[in-house]
Amino acid sequence: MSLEEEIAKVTAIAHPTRYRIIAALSAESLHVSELARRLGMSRPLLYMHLQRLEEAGYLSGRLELSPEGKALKYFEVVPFTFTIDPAAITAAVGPLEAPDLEPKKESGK
Amino acid sequence: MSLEEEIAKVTAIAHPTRYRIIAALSAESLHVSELARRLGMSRPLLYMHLQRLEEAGYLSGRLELSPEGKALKYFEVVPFTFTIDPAAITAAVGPLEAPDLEPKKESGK
DNA sequence: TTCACCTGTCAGTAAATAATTACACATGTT
DNA sequence: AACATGTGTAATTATTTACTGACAGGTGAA
Repeated sequence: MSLEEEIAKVTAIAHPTRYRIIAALSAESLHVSELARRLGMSRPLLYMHLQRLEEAGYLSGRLELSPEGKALKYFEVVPFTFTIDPAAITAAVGPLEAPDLEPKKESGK
Repeated sequence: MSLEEEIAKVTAIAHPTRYRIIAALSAESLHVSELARRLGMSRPLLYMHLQRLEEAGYLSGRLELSPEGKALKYFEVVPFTFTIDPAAITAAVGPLEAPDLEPKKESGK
């Protein structure tokens, strides 16, 4: 996994609202209007966060018809787990390019 | 650990530059000017990132005198590790406040 | 038809973050 | 003294991210 992907993955989850979304959907799958109600936030805003989470692969959304024929968009958590520590970060960053260490005179180092 | 703290911890690390900083300092402790040179960035900017990382507890900085009497600020990585998964997130979020689910008429649900 | 639900998007604003530039000041060397 | 190297911060701008409000539909029931 590239550094960019790794960062995208971490930044996608690093937000209080998105933490609450994951927590709520971990307990039960819900459709967006219901979820918006429970979290006390506007749908457009929820959408933004849901999209961010879905793009990052944390959530999966599907449109399904209720018995009454109404379309409801349900989201559910896609199981995931990852660990962050110096080793994982070093691996994600990869070998840092050699920085041409020319002696540039004889610096005070 | 509270939700706010948890988020602060994750957001503090979720940045490409900060990933590179952690990776570089994992290999060896360096002072900020040297680190700025290696990462190819300005010192003020590096400072900002270093402060963010230090506040979050990922780094530890100490001012030490070089043999020539110059003050050098060295930073080193403070070992850490944490896992992110639905369970950890649910735990961080804590019990979501009950949302007063009154029947509000007899909705189409 | 009107009401109460729902999905989905767009335009615009507000706020948080990142990044740059320019300083002040200290030490050792030439 | 002038120069190279270092720490540290303040002020400003740029960029990204989060958020709000207003739409345009669609379905079923009163």
